[in-house]
Amino acid sequence: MNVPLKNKSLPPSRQKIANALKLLLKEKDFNSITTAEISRVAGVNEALIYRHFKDKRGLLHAVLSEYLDEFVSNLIFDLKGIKGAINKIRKFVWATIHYYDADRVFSKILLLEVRNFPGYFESETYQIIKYYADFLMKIIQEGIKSGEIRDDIVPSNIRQFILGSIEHYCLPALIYNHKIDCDALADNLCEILFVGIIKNNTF
Amino acid sequence: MNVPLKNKSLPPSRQKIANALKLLLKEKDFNSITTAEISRVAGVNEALIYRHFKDKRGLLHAVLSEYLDEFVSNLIFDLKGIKGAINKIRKFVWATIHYYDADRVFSKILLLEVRNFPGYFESETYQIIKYYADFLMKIIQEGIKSGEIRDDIVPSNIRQFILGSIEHYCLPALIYNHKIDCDALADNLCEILFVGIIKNNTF
Amino acid sequence: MNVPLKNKSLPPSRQKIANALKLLLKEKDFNSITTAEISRVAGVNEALIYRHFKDKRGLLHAVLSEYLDEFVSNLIFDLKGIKGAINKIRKFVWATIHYYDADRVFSKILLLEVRNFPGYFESETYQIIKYYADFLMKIIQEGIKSGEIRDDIVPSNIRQFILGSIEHYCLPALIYNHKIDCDALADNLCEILFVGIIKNNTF
Amino acid sequence: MNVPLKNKSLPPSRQKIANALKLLLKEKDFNSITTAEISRVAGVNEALIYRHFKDKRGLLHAVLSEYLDEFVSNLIFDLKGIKGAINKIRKFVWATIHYYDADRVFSKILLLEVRNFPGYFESETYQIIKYYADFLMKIIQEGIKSGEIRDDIVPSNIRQFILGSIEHYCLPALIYNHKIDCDALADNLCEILFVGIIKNNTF
DNA sequence: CATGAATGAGCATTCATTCAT
DNA sequence: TATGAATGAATGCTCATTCAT
Repeated sequence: MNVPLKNKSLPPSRQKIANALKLLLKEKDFNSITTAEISRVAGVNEALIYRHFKDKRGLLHAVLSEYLDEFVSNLIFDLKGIKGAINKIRKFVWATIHYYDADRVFSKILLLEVRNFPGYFESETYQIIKYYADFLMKIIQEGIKSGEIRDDIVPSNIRQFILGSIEHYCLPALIYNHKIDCDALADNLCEILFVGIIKNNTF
Repeated sequence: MNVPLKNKSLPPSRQKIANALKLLLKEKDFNSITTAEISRVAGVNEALIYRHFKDKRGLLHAVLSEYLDEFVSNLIFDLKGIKGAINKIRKFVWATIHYYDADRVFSKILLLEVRNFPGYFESETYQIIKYYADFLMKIIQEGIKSGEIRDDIVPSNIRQFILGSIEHYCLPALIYNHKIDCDALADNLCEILFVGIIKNNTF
Repeated sequence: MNVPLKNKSLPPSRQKIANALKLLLKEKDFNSITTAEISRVAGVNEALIYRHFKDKRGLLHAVLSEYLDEFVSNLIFDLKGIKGAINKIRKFVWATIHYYDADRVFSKILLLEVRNFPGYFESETYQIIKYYADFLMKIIQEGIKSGEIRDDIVPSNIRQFILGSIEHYCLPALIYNHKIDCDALADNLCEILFVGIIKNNTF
Repeated sequence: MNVPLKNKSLPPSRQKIANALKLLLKEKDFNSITTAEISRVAGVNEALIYRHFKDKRGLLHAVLSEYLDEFVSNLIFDLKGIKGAINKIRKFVWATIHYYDADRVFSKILLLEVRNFPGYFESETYQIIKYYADFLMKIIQEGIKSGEIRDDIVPSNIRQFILGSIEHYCLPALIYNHKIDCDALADNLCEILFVGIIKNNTF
C-alpha cells in the first residue's frame, strides 16, 4: 500500500473509467453494470478497461481500494496526535462510522457484495481492510500494555466486538437508507465498549 | 418415473424445481442462479420450470410464499389462545425472530433481494407480508382499545418500530451468519418496547 | 373429397380446435399462432390437437379444406343448372370473387401463406384447389367442344388467365383491406375475357 | 483477415451480414430467418450482428434503407433534367416500376412485411419512403401551379392513386414471380392517369 | 496508450410435439 | 377420447473479454 503519495500521475483514462464505475454504482448493483456501460459513461473504448485493470472485478477492487486507502491513510494520520488507546479507539470508531455514512455506496458494497467474490482474500481491498484491522489491533495491544485495557480478554475478540458492532449498527441503515446520527452512535458504542473493557471500572 | 405411490395434488417435478432453487439459494445470489442450473440440480427439463411457474422470479416468489404462508398460518394459529395484546405482541416478536433464525436463506432474500424486484408489490409474497403486517396492526389497535397500549402514539409507528427493530437486529446476523439468541433477543426487544408503550407505566 | 355429405358426426373437440384456429387467424399470422393458444381458445388439452391432426400445419390445411370444400361443393352445385360454358364461366368467376371477398382471412392465407409451405402439393388443400381448377378446365373444354370458345388457344392458358386475373385483382384488395365491388369486378373481368376468347367475336 | 486494401468506411463484416440477409430473403420469410442462420451464412459470429445493428429488425431496415436510399437518390438525380410535371411523373412511374422489377426481394418485403412491423413509422425505411412520397407530392403541386394538372382534385389523392396503382399492378407479379413488362405497364398506367388528370383534356 | 472488430459462452424464455396413462 | 407432464431444440439477444493494429 502506497499510502502517502498517490493519485497523482494516473493516466486520465484510468480515472475516467474508475469515475464511471463510481457513478454507476450509485444507481445499481455491481453485477448489473456492464463493461459496455462503464466505457460509455467513461467515454473511452471498452477494451481500455482491460489495459488498466485485470478484469471487471479488478476495476471494482481498484476503485474500492482507492477509497479505502484514502480513508485509512486519513484515519492513521488523524490518530497520530492522540494520546492513549481509549482515546484512539474512540476516534477510530467515530471515523469509521462517519466513513460508512459519508460513502454509503462503497460501504454497502464493502459490507455486502465484495466478501462473496471469489478471490476476495487475494484482493488489494482485503489487504487494506486487513491493514486497517491490524491497526486497530495494535491500538488494543498498546492499551493492554499500558494498562488502559483489561488483559483478560483475547485482544482479537475485542477487535471483533468493535468492528462487528459498527457493522451491526450501520448495515441496516445503509440497506434501508436510514439516516445515521454518527456522533450519538459513536458515543453509544464507545460507552458500551469502554464500560465493559476498561480495567478497574468504577462506574 | 417414480414409485407407484405419488403425491396426487402437486406434481413432484414442481417440488423438485422448488427444492433445487432452495438448495442453490444457500450458495449464491438469486440473480447468479441460472435456469439451466436450477433444472440441472432438479434433474428436470429446463422448460418444465415454465410449466409450473410464470418465470424465474415467479418461481422464487412461489417458494417464498410457501414458506411465508406456513409461517404466518402457524403464527396466527399460535396466537389464538393468547390473552391480551401485550402477550400477543411478545409471541409475535418471538415467533418472527425464530423464523428469521430458522430459515435464514429465505429471511435473507426477504430482507435483501425481493424488495428491489420490480413488481414486488404485486407479488403474492408481498400480499402475505402485508397480511402479516396488518395482523400485527390489529393486535396493536386491540391493545389500544383495551387500554393496554398508549393511545397517543400513531399505531402504524408502533408497528414500524416493532418490525424495524426485528429487522435491525436480525439482518447483520443473517448476513454474517452469526448465531441468534432468539429468546434473549425477543426479551430485550419486548422490554424496550413495552416500557415505552404500556400505558400508566410506573417504572 | 367427400363433397356432398359432411360436417356431421365430427367429434366436438375437433371442431372446437378448428374453430379456435379460425378465430385466431382473424387476428394474426398463422406462424404467430401457437398451439398453446389454439388449445386455450378451444378449451381443450394441447395434446388433443395431435390426436385430430397430424401437426399444426395439418390443422391449418384441415380448416382450409373445410372452407374450400364447402365453397367448391356449392360452386359445383350452383353450376348444375346453368347452360353453356360461357355462362358457367361467368358464374365461376363471380362466385370465386365473392368467396375471396367473403372469407378474406382464408383467402389471404390461400393466396399468400399456404403455397410456400413444404408439402403443400401433398396437402388436401391442394387436392381441392386442383379439383376446382380441373373443374374449370372441363368447362373450358366443354366450351371448345361446343364451339362457344375458340379452339386455337391452349385451354390451360385460358384457365390460367382466368384464375390469374382473379388473383391479380383480389390480392391487393385483400392485403390492403380495400373494398371489392364484386359484381363490377366480375363483369369487367368477364368482358375482357370473353371479348378475347369467344369465337367469331363480332364486337 | 482480408487482403491489405480494404474499405475504410464500413467494416466488411457489416456488409457480410447484410449480404447474408439479402441472400436468405430470396428463399424465405424474414420471420423464418434466424440470427443463427444469418451469422452462419455471413461466416461471422452471431453477436457481431448486434454490434452493427440494433437488432434483427434493425438489420432488415438497414438493408432496406440502403437499397431505398440508392433508388430514391438516383430517381431524384434522373428527374433533375426533366421539364414539366407530367414528364416528371412519367419518369417517376417508370422508375418505380423498374425498381420493383429489378429488386423483387426487397420490393416484396416493402410491400408485404415491413408495414406490419411495430415501430415501422419510426424506422429509417419509413423516412425514406416518406421522402419519396413527398417528392412526388411536390411534383404534383408544381404541376398544379404550372397549370399542367387539374386543380380540382386533392393532390394527395392524385399521389395515392399513382402509388396505389403501381402497387396494385406489381404486387401479384412480385408474389407469383410473373414477369413485368415495365415499359408497357408504365405507359398504360400513365395513359390512364394523364387522361384523367391533365387539364383541358380534349380526348 | 488506444481502439474497432470480433467472439464463445451463456441468458431466460418459447415452441411444437411426444409420452404414459 | 382425453390429458397432465415432460422435453429437445431453438430463439433473439447480452456479456465480459481478447486480438490485431
